[in-house]
Amino acid sequence: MAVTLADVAARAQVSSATVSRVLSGNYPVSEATRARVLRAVDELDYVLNGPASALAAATSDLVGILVNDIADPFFGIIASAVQSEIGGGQRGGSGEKLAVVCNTGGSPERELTYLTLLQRQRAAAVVLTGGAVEGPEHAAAVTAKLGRLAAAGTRVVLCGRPPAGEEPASAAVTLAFDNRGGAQRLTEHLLALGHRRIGYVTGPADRTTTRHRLEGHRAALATAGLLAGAEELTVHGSYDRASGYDAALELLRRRPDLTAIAAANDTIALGVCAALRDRGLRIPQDVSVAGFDDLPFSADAVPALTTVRLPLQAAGARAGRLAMGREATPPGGVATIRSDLMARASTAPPPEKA
Amino acid sequence: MAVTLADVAARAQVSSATVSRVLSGNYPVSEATRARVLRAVDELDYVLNGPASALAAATSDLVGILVNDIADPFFGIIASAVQSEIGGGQRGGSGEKLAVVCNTGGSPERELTYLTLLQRQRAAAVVLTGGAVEGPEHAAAVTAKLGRLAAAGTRVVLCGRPPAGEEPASAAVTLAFDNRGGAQRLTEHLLALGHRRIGYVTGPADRTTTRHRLEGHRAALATAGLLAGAEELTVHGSYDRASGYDAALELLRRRPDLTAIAAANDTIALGVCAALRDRGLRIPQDVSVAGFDDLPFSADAVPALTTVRLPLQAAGARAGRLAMGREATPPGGVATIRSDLMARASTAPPPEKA
DNA sequence: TCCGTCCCGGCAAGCGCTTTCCGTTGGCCG
DNA sequence: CGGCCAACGGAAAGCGCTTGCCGGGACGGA
Repeated sequence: MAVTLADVAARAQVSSATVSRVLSGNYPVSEATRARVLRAVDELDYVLNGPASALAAATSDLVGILVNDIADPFFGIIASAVQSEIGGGQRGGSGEKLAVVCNTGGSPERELTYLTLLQRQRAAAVVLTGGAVEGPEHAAAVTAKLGRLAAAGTRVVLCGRPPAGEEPASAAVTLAFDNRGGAQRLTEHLLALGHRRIGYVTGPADRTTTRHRLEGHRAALATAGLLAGAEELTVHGSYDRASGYDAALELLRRRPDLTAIAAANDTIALGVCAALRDRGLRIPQDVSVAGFDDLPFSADAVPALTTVRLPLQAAGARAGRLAMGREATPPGGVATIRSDLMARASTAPPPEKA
Repeated sequence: MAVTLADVAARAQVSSATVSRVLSGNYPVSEATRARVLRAVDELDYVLNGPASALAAATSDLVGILVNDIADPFFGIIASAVQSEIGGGQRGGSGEKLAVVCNTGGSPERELTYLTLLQRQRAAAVVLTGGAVEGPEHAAAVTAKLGRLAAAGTRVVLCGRPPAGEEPASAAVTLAFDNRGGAQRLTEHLLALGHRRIGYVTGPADRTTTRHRLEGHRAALATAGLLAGAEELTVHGSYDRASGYDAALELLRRRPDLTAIAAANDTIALGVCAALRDRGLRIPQDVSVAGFDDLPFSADAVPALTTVRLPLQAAGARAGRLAMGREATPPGGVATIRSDLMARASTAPPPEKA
């Protein structure tokens, strides 16, 4: 059917072994032969048969990236960075890896299914992003699966996700985001401005990311002696704008006297802003709002959103390099990616007591 | 190394052929045998070797999706819809396809490279999204490549992208977005409100999408006898917010008396809004703003953005079904996806003449 | 001049699966 | 009760590539 290695070999007057070696480049071939082979490849418009190659070599040039939601820029930025690092269609030559972006929708089942699918493809590496769903059964299943992948030679990188099962990094390399610290600094910033009644809008309670950010927030409150009542001021939803909108209204109902709302991510924060506006409240004059992640739109929202910057692009690129085995594993298998408070216009001192 | 079909066969006391048939499901196998095989699969924790399978079957279960920018929700929504349609990690059984999302960054070279990579993987289908870069050499190269893919049995679907080379659909199925009509209706809407000096901010001039939307816009202007001066009121940039911001400032410099700005997409429109605000102009009292695409954030921007809705989710799902061969090819190989004007708060009659 | 080395390239054995081609068996009809 | 058909399962031939092993030639040192 299609052109095969043998066809190229015949045309270039060499054996198929030589053609293979020219293409893979990991064996000395004289310049003359190489040129002849490459010309034949060109003339015949030959394209390597990936599956055959993967079968023989026992590894494919696929790299899987698991994300909770492709349509969310948070993951899009990471995925994009990983992709351009692992090849990105630059050369098309060998060594070029193909990114398989898998949309788990945050479901542990789909996550497992995709991991199996990637295992089936003999993926060269797998990058897991986003917080994991907590719960012993899931954690154990995922850890086991990752262990099997690693055993089969697949590199495993966790990007912005705690080590599976919270135990020492197992076979995976982990780039941990400093969610706890970032959230704590954010809340400290609000406290420093003088806020005392701070609402907190976050995502599903069973996500590690959710928990870590909440812990940071609570830690800051605890230090300020404001832990009492924190429960009432916390609303769980999902990590999207609509959820933020609803949660803000709910908070306003529970505590009409709050002066600030911190959101567990920027997208939620935008929903919160919309809700406040619809209630006729000004930001930040009446209520301060803060987000998390520092997605591109946050800087030029109106007002510019105070948030915590996570260097997603850099983290993704590093994850990509780790996946390619081009960067050394950090000591202990875990590197922490620091987060930075970005104080902007959406936070200000609370209004004077009426 | 890993568990193979033969191992499973041995354990289940059948031949490897039978195991293969049970797993692929396209051959009658008695219930008893099937159960025995499945148990063995389970006990041995067997995972099919994808490459080997693809080699023998001459097709893989990979589906490529080419997008200009993963981090852009426009593409994220389409990609996500395609993915959930082609498998989405639901069952993990057979028939489950894996989506390979490729980020071309709008570069024709990378597009070609990715197509080659997908061809190498013997992808079952390829979905190209977004506007194509115009220019004879690119168009020809892409058309040729798509032809070769189709010849090799890969299904090709163009989603929101004109048929390659603008000629009859070749081997590809096309879901064409009604960019021209949508843009025309949008501008008509502005004209109907009374606007006469309408700025237009768009993307790279060499993209089909850009051209089609611009043509629709111009058609409306022509009908109103306002074509003169349209050139001066048009600014090309890229499809992002920053570009929209700059372009709006540029427009304001050229024609401080304009009363409306139409953008070629919502993201640009947001940048335009930011620029207008920074210039102290109110939307829509001083200047009306309109976008295109109706991305999720547009409905609850402040003010809610008037735009043209493109049913991206539905289009992506349909593209996914076409890629799976689960939906019949539309007559002529081309189906047009209609667009709808969403008149919202960001457009209003122009201010009274001072 | 002869031999040891080093390069380079060929041979051929798989990699693990799919699928064609048959053989076997049991059920059913005549 | 015999023969035929349908349904099922096995044997084996590849799919196209990689790579270990080996051989031949060129070159340099002795």
